[in-house]
Amino acid sequence: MPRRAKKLPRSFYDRPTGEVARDILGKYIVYKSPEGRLVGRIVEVEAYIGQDDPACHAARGETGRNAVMFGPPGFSYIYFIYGMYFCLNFVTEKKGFGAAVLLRACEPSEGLDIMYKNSPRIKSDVKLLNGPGKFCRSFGMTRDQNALDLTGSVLYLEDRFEKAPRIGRSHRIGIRVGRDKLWRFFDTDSKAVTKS
DNA sequence: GTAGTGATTTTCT
DNA sequence: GAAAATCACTACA
Repeated sequence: MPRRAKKLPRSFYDRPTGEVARDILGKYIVYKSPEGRLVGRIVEVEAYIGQDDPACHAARGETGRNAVMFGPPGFSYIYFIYGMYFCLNFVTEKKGFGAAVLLRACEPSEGLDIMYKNSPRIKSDVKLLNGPGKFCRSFGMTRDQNALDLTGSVLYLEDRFEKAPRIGRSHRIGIRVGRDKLWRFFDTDSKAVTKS
């Protein structure tokens, strides 16, 4: 069996957040859920970087919610938003610096039956994971998956050594401050990228 | 096909 | 008490 996939090490996350966000595109997220193995190819992310970024949850210092962002790199940060949805982030940069990459969209790869079960109203593959709230719902992720070690065996990212995607960038979505920053990155050839 | 709006609760001020 | 890193439904073209 040739080398087909490698789990990304902690050093991948221990870099400037903008670089991590760009390099994450085209990688695969693997989650061994209680229901079974779920895999998606990452096609859209956003960077939230430290105290100088007004849109970042870490902008106003450490709180109970965002404590994981200030911890060491390579951990999951999941928060609850709009009374109904969860969003998954990957913590970046060294301990004490509050930054993370928000996962916005993926193309489903494995475990489609479980995703459809978690999102009963979705009718096509591409719509299962095209949005941060939809991704967490289809993957069955909640607060319980917060602060998981991404170098462990439950949740991690995988490099399958595919050709790097064409990368586009734009302002971030859904925020009211910090829209001047072009910190949203996406695969320009993917149909699963969110609109607008 | 697009545009407008309600749902629902945690979190911090 | 207000806002929030969203989504899906409804109305209309």
